[in-house]
Amino acid sequence: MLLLSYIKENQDTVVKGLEKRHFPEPEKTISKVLLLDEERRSTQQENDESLHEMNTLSKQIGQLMREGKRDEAEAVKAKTTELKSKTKDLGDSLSRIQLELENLLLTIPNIPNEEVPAGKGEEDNDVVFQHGKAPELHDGARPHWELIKEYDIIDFDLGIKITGAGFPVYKGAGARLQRSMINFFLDEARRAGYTEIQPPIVINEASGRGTGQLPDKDGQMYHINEENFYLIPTAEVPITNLYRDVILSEDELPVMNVGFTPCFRREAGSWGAHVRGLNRLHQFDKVEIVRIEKPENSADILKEMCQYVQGLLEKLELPYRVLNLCAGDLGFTSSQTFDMEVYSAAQDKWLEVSSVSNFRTFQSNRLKLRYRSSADQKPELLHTLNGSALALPRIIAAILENNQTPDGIRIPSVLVPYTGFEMITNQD
RNA sequence: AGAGGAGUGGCAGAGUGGUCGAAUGCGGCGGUCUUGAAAACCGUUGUACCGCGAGGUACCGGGGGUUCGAAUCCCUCCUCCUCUGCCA
Repeated sequence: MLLLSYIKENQDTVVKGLEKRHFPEPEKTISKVLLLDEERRSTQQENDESLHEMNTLSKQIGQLMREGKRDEAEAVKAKTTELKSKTKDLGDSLSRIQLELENLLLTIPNIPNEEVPAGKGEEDNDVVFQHGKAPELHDGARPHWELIKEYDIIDFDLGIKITGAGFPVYKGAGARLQRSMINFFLDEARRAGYTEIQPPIVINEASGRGTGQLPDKDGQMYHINEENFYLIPTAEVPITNLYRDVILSEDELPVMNVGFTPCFRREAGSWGAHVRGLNRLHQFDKVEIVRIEKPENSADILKEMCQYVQGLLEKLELPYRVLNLCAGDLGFTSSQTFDMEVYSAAQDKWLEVSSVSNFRTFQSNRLKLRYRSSADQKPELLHTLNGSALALPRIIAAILENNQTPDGIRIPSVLVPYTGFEMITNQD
C-alpha cells in the first residue's frame, strides 16, 4: 500500500507511475484519494472536538457527583444527550470514510522506479544480461516430460491419482535430486550470510494482507474454510510477516532470512497448451531469500541479490538471462523486479526460475515494519526485498533437458556431493 | 475436543465504573559523583492520527454493546496456561 503522505506530496510522480503501469484512470483515482483524505481530516477534527466536549462534561459530572451535587450533575447530564448522538454520527462517518479510503488505497499498485522500462507486457521486458550458451544436444534429445517417464523420476499420473493435475510425485533419483537441490540452495544462502527459517506454510488473513497477496490475489491462493487460513504461494509471506508490527533497532539491520517451503498456487485461468510438465504446477518447492533494509540501501541490495541468484545459476552451469521487467509486467506490490530465466534447450524456451523484487515501503507500510535510527527519532518505514533462490521444478526441467546424453542425465558437479550420484540412468 | 483460569506499556506487575495513558519495580536513555567503571542519587522513557501552535483524539488481546463516563460491567471472537481426552 502506498503511503498517503507520499501520494499527497508527489501527486505527479504517482500519476505518472501509474500511467507507466497502464493502471486505468490514475488521475481520477488519485484525486479521489485526496478528496477522501480531506474529508477524513475535517471529519476527524469535528469528531475530536465533539469527543473532547464529551470528555470534559463527563469529568464535570464525576466531580459534581463526588461533591454530592446530584441536581447539578443531572443538569449537565441532560446536556450530553444531544452531543452524544452527534458524536456517534461523526464517529460513524469517520470510520466509513476511513474504510473507503483504505479500500481505495489497497487497489493502487506500487509505483515503478525510474530504472523500470516502459512497456505493456512481457514482450517489452529488457534483457539486461545473458550468460552461457545453449548446449548442443544429441539426436533424439527430448523435452523433460518425456525424460521423466523414461527414467521414472517424476510421475504426474500418480499425482493426479493422489490429488489432481499439477501435483507431481517425485520418485527415486527424482526425489533425491530435489532434496539435494534444496540442501544446496540453503547451504549457499547460509554461506552468503542468510539465516535459515522454517515457517508455517499455512497463514492467516492478516499475513496475507501484510505482504499484499490479499485482497489482490485472493483467488490465487488455496483457502482453508474452517480456519480461514491460506496455503502460502511463497515463503515470502510467512517470512516477511515475522516482522509485522515490529519496530527494529538499527543494530538488528539488515535482516537476511532464507527459507525453504513448498508453495501452493491455484493458477486459476492461467493454464494453456504451452504449459506442460514441470513448467507450471499447483505445488512446487522453492527456496526464498528475504531482506529488510534501510531505505537508502535497498537499490544496491536489489542488485546484490540478483548477483547472488545469478551465481547459483552459474554454479549449476545453466545458460540464463536477466530481465528488467517493464512497468506493465511488474507485480502489484513491486517497485522493480528482475526475472532470471534459464534456457531450456529441448523446449527451445526461456523458463522463469527466479524473480527478485524491491518493494520499497509498499509492504512495510501495510506491515507497519519500521526501525528507529536513534532513540529520539520517530520510527521510519523499512524497505523489503525478496527473491527466489531458487524455484526448483523449472531448474530440474532445465537440467534434465540441457544435460541429457544418450547414456543418461548428467548431474551438475556442484550437486554431486549432495545427490551421491553423477548420472541419472535407467539403472537407478 | 471437554472443564477451569488468564490476557495491562520493552519486561514483571498493580488497578474491578469517574482527576487512569495508567502505580510500583526492572530494563533503556540523559545527568550528578568518579581518573574510568560499578553503586547511589536526580531526571527522562509507548504508538498513531488531527492541529502552524497551544493543544486535542484514539489505543489496557480483536470486534461490538451498556453508561453522562469503561482497563474495570455485558456479548462475541482470538490467544495463552492448568487438568481430562486424543495423537505424530
